[in-house]
Amino acid sequence: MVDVARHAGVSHQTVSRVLNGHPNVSPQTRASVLAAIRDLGYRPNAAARTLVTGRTNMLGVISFDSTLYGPASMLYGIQSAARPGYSVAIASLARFDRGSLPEAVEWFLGQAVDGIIVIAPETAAVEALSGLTSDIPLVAVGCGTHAPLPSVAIDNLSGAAQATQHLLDLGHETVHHIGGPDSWLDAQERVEGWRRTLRSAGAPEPDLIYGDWSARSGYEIGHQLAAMPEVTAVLCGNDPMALGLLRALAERGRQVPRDVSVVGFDDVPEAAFFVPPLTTVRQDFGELGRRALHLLMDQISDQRKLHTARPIEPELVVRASAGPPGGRRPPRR
Amino acid sequence: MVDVARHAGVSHQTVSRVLNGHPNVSPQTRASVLAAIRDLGYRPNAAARTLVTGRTNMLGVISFDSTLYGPASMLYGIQSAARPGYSVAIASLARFDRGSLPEAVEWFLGQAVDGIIVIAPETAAVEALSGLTSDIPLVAVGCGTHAPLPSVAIDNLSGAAQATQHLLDLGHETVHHIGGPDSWLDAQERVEGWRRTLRSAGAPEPDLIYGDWSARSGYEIGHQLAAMPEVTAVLCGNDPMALGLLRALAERGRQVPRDVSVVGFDDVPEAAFFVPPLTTVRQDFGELGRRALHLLMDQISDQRKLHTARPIEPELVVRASAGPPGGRRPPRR
DNA sequence: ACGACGATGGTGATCGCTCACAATCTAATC
DNA sequence: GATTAGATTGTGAGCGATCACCATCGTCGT
Repeated sequence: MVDVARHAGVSHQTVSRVLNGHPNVSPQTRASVLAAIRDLGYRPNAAARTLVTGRTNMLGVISFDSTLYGPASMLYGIQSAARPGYSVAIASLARFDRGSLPEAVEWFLGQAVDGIIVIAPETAAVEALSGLTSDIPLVAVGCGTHAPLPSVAIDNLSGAAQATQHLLDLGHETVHHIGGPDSWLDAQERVEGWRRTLRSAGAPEPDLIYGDWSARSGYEIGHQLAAMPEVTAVLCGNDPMALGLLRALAERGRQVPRDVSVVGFDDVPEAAFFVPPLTTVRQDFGELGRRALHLLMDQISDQRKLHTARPIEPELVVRASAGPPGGRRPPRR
Repeated sequence: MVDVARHAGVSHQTVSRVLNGHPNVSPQTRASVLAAIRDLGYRPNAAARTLVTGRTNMLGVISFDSTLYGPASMLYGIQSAARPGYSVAIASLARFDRGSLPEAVEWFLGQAVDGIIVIAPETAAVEALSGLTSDIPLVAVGCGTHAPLPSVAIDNLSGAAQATQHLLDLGHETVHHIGGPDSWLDAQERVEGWRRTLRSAGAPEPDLIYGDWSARSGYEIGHQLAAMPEVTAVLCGNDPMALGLLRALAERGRQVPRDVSVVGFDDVPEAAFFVPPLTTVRQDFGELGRRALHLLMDQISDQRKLHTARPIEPELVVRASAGPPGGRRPPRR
């Protein structure tokens, strides 16, 4: 920096002022400093700045399984929104166990990040999180709507309700549901949205079946469901499970949507090309990530603000995998 | 740090030695320092250390579309292998254009990362990269086997050859290929592997068809192929395109594998649940990421080493989507 | 014409750590 | 018992930026 200062004929402090956009620098001074910076290929040393300001301009994102479509999209949303001012470091946890989350938080604390976003969909994660006495801003995302810490969420209740209502409107007597693991808040909320809709429509409530988000679990459960003639409509907790279900039904000779209607959740890019194309609930994960980032920024700039953003409204995407029972035309309403 | 030193009754330098695991510290001194660190909840300041050592212990990963299964898995592999000593910052580029890659590199240079891994599958990216006069270690991954810079790659030639040979062995006269965009090195290599295998088997070489990796493109191309009765076997450049193809064939009433055999590339987790289950070429992306990291570490510790690791061998996973032409039993060989 | 004030730029301390070097102490050598 | 090597610890400088504070200079109001 002193080299630049010398080259421009000013003091190091003036260079600093130019770098930080301070107001009281005359245009010609600023220009000559800028020229010197360019000539010398000078790049400010982030570490030195951090040392004195105490801010690293670095964010930590803790994710659970960044290979999944949802987390990956959120990560993208977060990172692209953060770029102009912050770099984003990631810690991807393979499996969620008791200790790994605090460990990851600890790691980021050691890196002195300015804030942390946790993509933590499991109940256990939220518990671990709220037990943490962390002194830095922290935002959770995708962990249900009622987390005890600042969070951004998708309105799973509404999404599940839309999907269930859609199937009921098509004339199905009731709707079965393959839910995600009970330890996931998102899964719980989807179950709740499904159940409430059935109840308020006066439809019978079938037993809930638990999958594990994987296509395999959807496939295995699908074989059971295929054997039950009373099953005419199934809401799946996510799209991969719906894919597994579709295949199981196809293997058992039950046609979709004539014999059984299927609705998924997430709208992964491939959902439109399942056989048949999957009616599903679209979630804007990118937007979710962006909102999480903004919430975190609010936290960083003003410690008192602790509000949780309004949940994002998902949207039902109607394709061919759901239709009236028995292939009839939909009933007039 | 001075607080810790005082608390332990030693000098700041001794604390530093304990922190860095220097040998010449007596066990009891070390213990008392450690105790002081614990009592005071002391955490070393990474910025200060960086300032004096010049190393940030931070790596940058530039990725192209981290939503895709491949990049996401690699990212996971890199990050989990790096964790004990390095944190991983990411820059995910939405689209690949001329300027965004150098810009991302520049950003990381500003963050003073110790090294950069580029998940850059496009020819243009590799060109932009080799034009860069970067003074820090840089490794490319997934950009073909012959990049002009240190890189780790998958043996696409072998993968495509395995898949093509498999189809020929089943008795197909020839194999059609839906390739990825020509601007992708991986796509080019797969085409090459396919072509060579056909040639050495003396099979006719159909025109190459270009997709764009998306299920949609596979679907659209599928409709064209379905109209051509001579098409009995298709190798797809990746799994989503195979998915689209499967649906198009189903819509046209061409059965898989009886009428047409389909083979994919990647083995995404859902591939086993396509209808029918997809025969595909498995790639170990996680391992790829890990190797990229190790290569980068070699670069960081020893500037001279510039070798490129041996490509990773992919593996054909045989499922139901490919069979003998016309549903016949496979010919004796 | 004088002092106050805002705009502009400079000086030195400081952030928390590691490095080079010096100092001390212990134990082994001749 | 003096000498020396090796182990252990301490001292002070410096990494490259920002911050608080001070010095100058022109401009303006009274």
